[in-house]
Amino acid sequence: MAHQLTGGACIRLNEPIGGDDELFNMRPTVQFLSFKKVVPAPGSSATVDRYRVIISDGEHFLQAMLATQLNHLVEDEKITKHSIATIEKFTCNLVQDKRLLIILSLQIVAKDSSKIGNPTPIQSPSGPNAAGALPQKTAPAASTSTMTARPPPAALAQQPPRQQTRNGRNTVYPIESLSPYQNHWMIKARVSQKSDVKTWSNQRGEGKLFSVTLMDETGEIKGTGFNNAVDELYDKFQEGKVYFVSKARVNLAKKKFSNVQNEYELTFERNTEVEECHDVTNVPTVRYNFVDIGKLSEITKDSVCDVIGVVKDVGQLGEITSKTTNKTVSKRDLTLVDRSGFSVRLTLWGKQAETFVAEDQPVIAFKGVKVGDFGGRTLSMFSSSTMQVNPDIPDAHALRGWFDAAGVDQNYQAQSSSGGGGGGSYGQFERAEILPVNTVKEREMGMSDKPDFFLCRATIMHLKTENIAYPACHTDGCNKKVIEGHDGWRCERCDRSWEKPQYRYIVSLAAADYSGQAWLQGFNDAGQVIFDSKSADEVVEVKDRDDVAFNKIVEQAMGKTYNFVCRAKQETFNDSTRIRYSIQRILPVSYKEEGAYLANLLRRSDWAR
DNA sequence: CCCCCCCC
Repeated sequence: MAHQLTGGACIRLNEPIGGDDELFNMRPTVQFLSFKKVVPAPGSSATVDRYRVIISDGEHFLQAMLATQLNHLVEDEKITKHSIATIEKFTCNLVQDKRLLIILSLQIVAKDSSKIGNPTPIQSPSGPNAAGALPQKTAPAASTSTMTARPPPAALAQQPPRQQTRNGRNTVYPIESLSPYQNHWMIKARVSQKSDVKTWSNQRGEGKLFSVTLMDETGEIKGTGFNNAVDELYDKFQEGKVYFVSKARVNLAKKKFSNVQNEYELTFERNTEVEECHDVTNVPTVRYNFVDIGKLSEITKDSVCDVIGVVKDVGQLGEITSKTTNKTVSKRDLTLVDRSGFSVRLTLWGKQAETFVAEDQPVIAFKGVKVGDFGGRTLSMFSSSTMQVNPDIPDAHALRGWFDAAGVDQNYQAQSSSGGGGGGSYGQFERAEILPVNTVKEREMGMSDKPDFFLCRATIMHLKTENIAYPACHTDGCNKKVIEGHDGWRCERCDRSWEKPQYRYIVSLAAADYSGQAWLQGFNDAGQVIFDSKSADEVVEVKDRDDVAFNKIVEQAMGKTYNFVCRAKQETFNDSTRIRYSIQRILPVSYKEEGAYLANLLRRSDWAR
């Protein structure tokens, strides 16, 4: 029944932010066309699900969000597809240049109905930029009001700015309300993180920069200063202190390069004002959303999370050379434990690695660390991650008490390698989760541009015997294939020839477990294990000389079960792309270690219940 | 205007 719906409601609701008060006073009756649950990204500061809905006025439809206090209406099926309701209160936010309607309260008119009319999408996109594209009568003065100092409706409805003043005039805006379409704002925020000054030099020029993460009750935002702004502001900003910040430019955040939870970011400019604020009420210190170390396996690789743990071990300072930039970087691995009975390796980089002082097993809270999946789960600091040693927070005190009383003598199940080369023959993969072969495939490991590592336990079902080895250079670590020529076997890389090649294994084997089978590629180390410590030279010699003896060697390799540490990576040759599983390590199953591992699992605190 | 976040 079309007359139940408020005609033209969607067009009006889609008007630019800053529209007249009349707009916010309207109580349109609309029909819900769909509901979609939006689950917060792992590591995001959001912790509750939200519902994205599509509403219709019978002529047009429009996307909106339900405020979380209305979630129960969907979950209890008080509103369903085609329900009709009157929106009693709403607000809107700007998200990436788009306007997002948020329904704050509604009155259900009819729970069950059928679809009314044949609504179409609203045509012109309506960021404030697009205001001119809207019919004049629907957007009176809207484009100018967005440029005034007036807080946006979102801030009015959800976060009324406290009428705190500075110099008797400025209103404090919540970080949440900042957008590029607004000039005269001022935020009051704590610096939760300040970077070092970095310099760059590329085709476009060179310069220096620094960045901070600013935080208030409503959210966080990254701010960056270049060149002059470094001189002006770098020393002024102190980690942990609170500042009024205004007149910085607001840009769309390039999310790819930042893990700060905000669609926008700030650039500090010549006239940017920064003034320390000594009234720090209502400006939170670092907000943590800790994940148990034992739950890290549930967190997606490459996401960002907060972790608190006792530093059980501090690794040596090491150095790596980045494959992409060729630069050397210092690193140091810490082993963290918590009450979940698990441990995890966390890597510090650069200055943080160098200056880390190995105190007496402190509790450290980490914010915004990256989750990796090398041999299970690992953690790694970003430049924007922060750590607090022995923070004065309840979680830390509880951990300290537990660890000193009980945790210190406990065994931990590793989410990842310990970094310092662990004891058993499983080495650093000692306690990584053993994945069924099918799970490796189902998880599409190796499908991204970066390799994935996994551990599986499988039995050799088949071995390709045609090319079991290749003639290689003798030079230690060269391993390059050599070609027979007039002066012997020549290595292009080493620019020298050998009288005889040194054969190295390249084994292609099918390994199976209860779940399925996969073809794995192994190199010399794997071949030596599979062929009972025989060198490739020996086996090639037998193969050339005595078929029966060679078949016997192959026979004895079959049906044996190993733990395979594998690397999955997509490779393309001849226009076809497939995932290659290469064996990084092959380990005979140690029943003694397996027994100890299982006993340890049983001792885990959360299994004892 | 940076933008790398690394290695086994």
